[in-house]
Amino acid sequence: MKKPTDSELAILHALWDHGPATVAEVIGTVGGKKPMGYTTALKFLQIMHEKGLVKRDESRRQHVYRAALPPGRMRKALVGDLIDRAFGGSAAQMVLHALGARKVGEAEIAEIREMLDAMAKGGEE
Amino acid sequence: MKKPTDSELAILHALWDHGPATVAEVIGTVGGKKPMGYTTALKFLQIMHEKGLVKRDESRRQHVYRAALPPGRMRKALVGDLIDRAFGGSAAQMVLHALGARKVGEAEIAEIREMLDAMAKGGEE
DNA sequence: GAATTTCTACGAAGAATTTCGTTGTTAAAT
DNA sequence: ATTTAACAACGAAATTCTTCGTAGAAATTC
Repeated sequence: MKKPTDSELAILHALWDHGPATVAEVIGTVGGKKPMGYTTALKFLQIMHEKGLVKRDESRRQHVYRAALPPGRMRKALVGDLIDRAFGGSAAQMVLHALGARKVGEAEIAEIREMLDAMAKGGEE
Repeated sequence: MKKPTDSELAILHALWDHGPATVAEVIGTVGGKKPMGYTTALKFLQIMHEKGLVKRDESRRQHVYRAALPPGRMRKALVGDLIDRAFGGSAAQMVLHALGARKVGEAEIAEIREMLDAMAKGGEE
């Protein structure tokens, strides 16, 4: 699975948030300072379709695009990639840096603790 | 601060691991299937020097390169970037995915717990 | 049904990335 | 001192990424 470029990831994000979408809907959903031009967005979606990053429904004239992978799988792949490229393969190092890089609420801290508990239990054998 | 490309990050990794290094030393340290050609590595280092990603000592004929940023700062920037681009700004979501993406040892789990404890204490006010 | 609008497809231009050959210069070896 | 080896600098080719203009087809409007 080829890694999406930054622009492609922005579009995937829009598709995850919005669900299956036409070109115009993608443009409306995707963030960014300048709104993305129509043909630019279309071209990205065509390229991503070639790469297998999105699928599309051509039954209507307005093609409807959707992400080929659910966000969880793509995100895990992206995190794993960065762990290998920037953290020498250590997920723990990445986690420590992530916790320092952005604020995390109490509820989320609790959620992470639960995950750690589950891992500690399941990981022994 | 401009984000390094994948190749540039590989070279930064080599510099962090090895410390200040000549072109030949970088080639010897950097991973990858094919060993990187000499002029290729040199060109990368020159470009990275222009971008400010590395500094170099030209007092000797063999220029000695070193990473401009310590690994911690660059890594935090890269993690923050991915949090924004792929996780809608949620560090907690990235952490949960990171823990699922690679194995984490018990000692490291304990280390993460300590970090969470410290954050929970310091974060209340 | 002709004109206008709304799409997709195609192509191309500019920028960035990656790789390597060549050139010229400095240092080392004979 | 002349030759050889090591090195930085430069340029260029191949590739990918990003953006947009134009053309043609399908639908809608008048």
